[in-house]
Amino acid sequence: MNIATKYDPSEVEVKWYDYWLKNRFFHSEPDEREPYTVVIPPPNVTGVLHMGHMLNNTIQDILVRRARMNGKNACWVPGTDHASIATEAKVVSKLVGEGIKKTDLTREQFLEHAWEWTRKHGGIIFEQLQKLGCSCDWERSCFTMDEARSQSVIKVFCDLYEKRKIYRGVRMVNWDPKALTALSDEEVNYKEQNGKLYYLRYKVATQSSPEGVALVATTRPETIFGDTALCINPNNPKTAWLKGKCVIVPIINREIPVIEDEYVDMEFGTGCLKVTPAHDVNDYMLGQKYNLQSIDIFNDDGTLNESGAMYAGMDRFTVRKQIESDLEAAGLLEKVEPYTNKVGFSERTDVPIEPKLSMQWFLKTSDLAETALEAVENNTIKFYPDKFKNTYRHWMTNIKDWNISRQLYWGHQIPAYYLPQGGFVVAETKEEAYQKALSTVNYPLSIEDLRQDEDVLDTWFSSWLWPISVFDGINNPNNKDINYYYPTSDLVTGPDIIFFWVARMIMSGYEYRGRECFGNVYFTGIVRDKFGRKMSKQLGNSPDPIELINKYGADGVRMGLMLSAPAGNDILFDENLCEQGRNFNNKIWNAFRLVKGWNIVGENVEANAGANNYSPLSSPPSCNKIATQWFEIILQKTIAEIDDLFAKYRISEALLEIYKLFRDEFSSWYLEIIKPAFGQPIDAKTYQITLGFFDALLRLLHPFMPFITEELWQALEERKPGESIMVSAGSTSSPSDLTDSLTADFEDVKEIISKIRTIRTEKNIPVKESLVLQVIGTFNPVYYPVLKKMANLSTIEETAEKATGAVSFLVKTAEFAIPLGNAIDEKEELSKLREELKYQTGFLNSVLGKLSNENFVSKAPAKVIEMERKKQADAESKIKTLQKRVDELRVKRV
RNA sequence: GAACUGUUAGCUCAGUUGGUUCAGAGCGCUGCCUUGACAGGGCAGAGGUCGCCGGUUCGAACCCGGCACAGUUCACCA
Repeated sequence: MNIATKYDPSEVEVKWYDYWLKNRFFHSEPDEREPYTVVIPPPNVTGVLHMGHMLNNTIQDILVRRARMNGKNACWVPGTDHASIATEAKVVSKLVGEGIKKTDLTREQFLEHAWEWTRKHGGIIFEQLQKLGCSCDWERSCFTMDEARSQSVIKVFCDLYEKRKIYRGVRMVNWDPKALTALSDEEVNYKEQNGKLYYLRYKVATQSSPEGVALVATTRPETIFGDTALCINPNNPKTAWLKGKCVIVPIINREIPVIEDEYVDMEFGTGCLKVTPAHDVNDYMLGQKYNLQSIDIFNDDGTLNESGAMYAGMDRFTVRKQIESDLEAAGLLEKVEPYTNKVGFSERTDVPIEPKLSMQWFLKTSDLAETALEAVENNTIKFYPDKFKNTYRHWMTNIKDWNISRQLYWGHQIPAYYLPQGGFVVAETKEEAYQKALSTVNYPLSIEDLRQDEDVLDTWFSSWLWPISVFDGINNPNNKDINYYYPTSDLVTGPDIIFFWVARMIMSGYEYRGRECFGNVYFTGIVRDKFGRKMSKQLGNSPDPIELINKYGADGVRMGLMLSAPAGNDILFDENLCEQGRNFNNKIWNAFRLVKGWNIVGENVEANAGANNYSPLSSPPSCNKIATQWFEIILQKTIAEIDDLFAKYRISEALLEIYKLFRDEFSSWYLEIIKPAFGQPIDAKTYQITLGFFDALLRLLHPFMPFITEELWQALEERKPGESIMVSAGSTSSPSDLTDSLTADFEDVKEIISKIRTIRTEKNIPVKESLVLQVIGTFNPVYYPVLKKMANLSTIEETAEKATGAVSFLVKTAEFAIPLGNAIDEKEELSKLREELKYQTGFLNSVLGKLSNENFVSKAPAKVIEMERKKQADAESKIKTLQKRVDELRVKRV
């Protein structure tokens, strides 16, 4: 047999992915089996794969493939998200590059560009996911702005409006002056900024006060044009003199009243707060309370408007600098201190947000949140790891209404239609809106008179319907798919979108299906570099996933990611892990080469397969019998463990278990034991059993490493066309009738072999030189052939007295010795023995200490005491043996 | 500022109901190994006062309290 010594994934991966597609193994249709449903967290339609996607989708694929092999009807729905702000920003900057301004275009023209952009860049990410091996049902691909999904969004908007859960109103919102849109609270990130605190002089308006200057501390001197009051705490003696007075706003010399409210912190700054109701949330609150005028001083793009007097048209930050020197010059600036505070930044455009009063659409969330919180609290929806329940609870109990309108073009346009003489109607289509309008107005109206709201909906207002809308369950709530696939099984996503997405899906799930949208949520960590830094373009520490796949193979990269991905912990990605993954692939590859390279005793394998005997022609038959029995047990045990780990979503641990099973138990022990001498054949029975083990191991590995496992599984035996490991039955554990004593004994066997190897290393004895092993005491002779083969022993003697000059060791309470003539260093041996003796004596003393403690004996459970007694007996026996050897050596030395 | 989570080997992490000498795994590290699957490998080995202080208990990595440090989320006073 001629197989390369190194596994080359490149051709293999393409070949099998095509094969899977051709056979439509990824496609799912409702049937009588139990469904297993996953909806992909839709990546941005024009995005490219990054390491976060790699991790997230690898986990999903592992879960989906495993469920499929376990007999479930697995359906993984892929799709993309229109990502309104991000995509619109990309299109805008692309147009800028072509010398086109967004404002020069009509809505329709802009959307044409956006669609063109989407068609050009969309779908790249799907190809990348395919390279990774993802077994998505591509025939079900969705896009949040395709027809069915758009219709769902509009329908839901209208429905919630009818239910009075959506309302329109003027509120203080987070305004993004770059994207020119309002944002929800969740889209604002607060960052610490090194700024300045300016102390401004507000002169008191009455002439009677000679030293009448109120000092006001502010971080935003440019907002003074919007000041409509000065606020003091009524209980503050330091500012009491200002009560009932008016002060003059610097530069524009407008007179504003001094008001009193306990909201003002007496300790902070000067105790005087300038109130700018149009540009600060708290000031807005004061403005409402005291009926203050609200002066908006900004244009939408963050420049000052005509209220800003001579600063009109200048950017807010330029004004801040300018006004500082102007105030200084006018003698109105008392001092400037360095100051750190937190400023809100737009998540998308990373510019400081501007609190701004504007007319927006909101979704009332309180009712929705209540049900959604309950579902997680009572574990109808389980979070892995469950620490995220706390985060979720906190948000859900403090939830505010959701601003769902965005002043953008790219997205679902709000289906509200304004009437010429005021008022509006909400309806799914313009035609419907017209009909509704006709019944409410008492003036002549044509359909052209209706003007649709210019705003679009927040992207998350479409994503929150995802688990329902991908099965068209909004438009067609009783269809076969939604009834079968909903609720979905597992959601795999990052904790960063727990509020944006997860929480809101849960809300919509209850609102529109009356039950949970998924059973389990697996939160992945953030992928960081090996130093713990976030991956970013600036740092250049974000590897290109496709390059990684080309270098290590998809299986290798998948394994590399999974080896370091405990649920919920950030993963520190290190390319070395992919190398480890690739190396493991190679290990499997070579194990396969070994097994398939053997010749089988007898010409016809099939005929021999049924034979119940391990052929004496192969190396010691009893070796093979023990090895196969032992490995069968180990395999079953590991399968059960892996089942358990998967049930707890401890996927990386499950992979590590399989890794160790294959590398240590199967390759290093099992295959080494049954391996025939060079050029010798293997008996048919052992061979068949080994192929069975290999098959089981491949099936266990398949969800993690789909490509190499398919390649080898296909080559393991003759397969029919259309067969595939991915639709074969998963390895299940079945109780073994063999007792556990075999595995326990086998661990002793390993230890004996290992100790003999250590002796070889220490005494510099070549592996090829065979040794004699003496057994003092009892050890089951059944295992002798294994010992002989693995430790290269010529003979094993059972003896009462070991040879002089033998190196001996203990395993459990049995003693073993390797006679080495005079090669042993008695002094060294003696010191080793004494060390061991000291340790055992110390141990015995601690045990005896416990046993002589009356409290322990009277209070500890009988089982524990019994165990201590056994420890005592074992230790005493060991000490006796050790003492004997020490004595022997001492006699000899004298 | 608040809440939550964490602190175990050089690194990343397991450690279930407190009970076997329970202190583990992977990686990394050290030494040895060139002809029969694999150097992308094998064999063997070294490495830890379980963050600190107290308490409960016959017994604590594990339970309780305090402290220190780190991370996450939320809030935010100009």
